[in-house]
Amino acid sequence: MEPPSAAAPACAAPSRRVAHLDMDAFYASVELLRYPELRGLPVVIGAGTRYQPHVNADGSRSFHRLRTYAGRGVVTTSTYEARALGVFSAMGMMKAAQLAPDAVLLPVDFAAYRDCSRRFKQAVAAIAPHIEDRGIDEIYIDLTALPEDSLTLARRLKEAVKQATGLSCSIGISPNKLLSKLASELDKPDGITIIGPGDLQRRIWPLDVSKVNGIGPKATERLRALGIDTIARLAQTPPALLQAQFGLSYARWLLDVTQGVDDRPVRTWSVPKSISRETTFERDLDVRRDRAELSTILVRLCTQLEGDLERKGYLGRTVGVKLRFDDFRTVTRDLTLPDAVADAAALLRGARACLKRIAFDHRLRLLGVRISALEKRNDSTRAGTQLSLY
DNA sequence: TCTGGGGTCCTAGGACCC
DNA sequence: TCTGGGGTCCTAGGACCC
Repeated sequence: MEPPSAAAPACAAPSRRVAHLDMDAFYASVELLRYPELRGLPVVIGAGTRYQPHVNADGSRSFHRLRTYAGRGVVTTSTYEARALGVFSAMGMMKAAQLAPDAVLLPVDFAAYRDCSRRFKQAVAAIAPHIEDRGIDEIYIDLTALPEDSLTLARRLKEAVKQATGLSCSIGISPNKLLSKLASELDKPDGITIIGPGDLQRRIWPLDVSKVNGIGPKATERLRALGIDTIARLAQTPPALLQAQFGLSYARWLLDVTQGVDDRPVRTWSVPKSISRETTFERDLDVRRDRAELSTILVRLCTQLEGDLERKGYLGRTVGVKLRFDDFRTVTRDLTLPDAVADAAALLRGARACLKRIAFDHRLRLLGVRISALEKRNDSTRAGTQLSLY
């Protein structure tokens, strides 16, 4: 096997212009629109509805403090003031409560965020319709076909988003998704960063490898162990070493990253591959002692999944379960059926058959049910699933 | 008191068929 | 009887992302 060679100069690939638009501290910003009195305070979002603010007799509001939280949740978002105290997304709420006990605690309100998400995407689509949805708070936009220069477009897009939602966003523009995603982070919040052909070494190479979309905690740790911390260091690493450590295809991709090469198109549509429901219990459950409770939970998950399939207009042939033991070990089992199903009873039968193949040697903290190998329902009375954009 | 929920993609091995 | 490839499907786990 040949070691990968440093990325060859693009062979006359047509030049593109791609934007990455990222809403600033999205959930937190939506909440601050609702509760302007919280502006400037550390606010943490990520609890259940029982932490709803209380409206006093005089119309003022009382908020829960992070120190009063009890449970197994994680931080969904925090304001920049809370981040300054060390509280970031995905941190356990109990740990966050130790770092910032006086921070304001708010429950997650996905309906509100989805509504705001729809509005900002619509506003962008009115200017630049070639959009790839990357979740509730970010999108890629292919600007190649538009006549205006990048800075003008970025300003128009930010203004449109502001008009539609009252919120700010950050935009990165470059020839591809890889660089634009990195660029949108460079001047956050409320920034515009345009990366041109000469900017790679100056703007991108100094960044930590962990900033790259696709280099997660594991790869970052392995790179760091090799003394590779920045993208510049990665660029200086012999390709043969990367291949020996990470395999040919990942090594090739890492080299492309260092050269700012990324040919992935901006995809305006996608078909779902799987739909799932899972839940982490408030306390760890024992398969024998808590059998009734586990059964109730399994039935509920299957019923929810049936509803999801119904709403989205799909059936699926492969039913799977996922569970997590108290030591955080995760196990999955799959079962492919002869025919696609969508009803809770069939999901439940499949899930139970999967569960029979698992050795339960620990208590459980999570149970999930998943359906994949999806097929569109052909019954035409169902509204088809549209892009989540609209 | 560590560590949510909903996804995608990749790898790798075994079964099975030609 | 032994020895092959190639291709597809299924399953399990893991990394990663928002």
